[in-house]
Amino acid sequence: MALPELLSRLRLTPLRHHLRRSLSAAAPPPDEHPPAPPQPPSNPKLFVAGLSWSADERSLTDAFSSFGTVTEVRIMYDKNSGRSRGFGFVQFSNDYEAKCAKDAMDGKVMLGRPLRISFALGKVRGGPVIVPRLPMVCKFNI
DNA sequence: GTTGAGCGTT
Repeated sequence: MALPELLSRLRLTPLRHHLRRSLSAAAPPPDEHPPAPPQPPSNPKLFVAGLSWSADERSLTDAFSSFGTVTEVRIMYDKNSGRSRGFGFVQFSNDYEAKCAKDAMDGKVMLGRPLRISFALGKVRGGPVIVPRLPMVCKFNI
C-alpha cells in the first residue's frame, strides 16, 4: 500500500468525517417549512362539553378560576325541562388563561364526567379570532 | 328519578 494512501486513511478520513459533521451541523435547516402548525385558533372563550347534569355555573367557575380570571360562565339549559344541556362556555380575560385552563382541564373528570374542552367558535361578537403569535406555555402541571 | 354528541341568550 502506498504511503500517501496510508496517510490518507489514518488521518484524512477522520478529518473528513469531522468536517462533514461540522458542515451538516452548521447547515441551515434544509428548506424545512414548519409542518403546518396545527396550533388551533385560540380565543379567550372555551367550549366545555361533557358536563354533568348536576354541574352549574358556580361549580364550573370554581373549577376554572384557578387558571385565570373568569369573566363569564354560561351553561346552556333546556327551556322546557330546565335541565342542563350538558355543555357551556367559560370565558377568561385573555387567550393565555383560556389555553392554560383547556390544557389542564380537558379530559379531567368533573362531577363524575370527563370534560371535553375546545375553543369556542361561532358567536364571537367583537372581532375576529386572533391567532396567538407567541407560544403559550401553561405553567400548571396537571 | 331515563339520555351523553355537541357550539349559546340577552
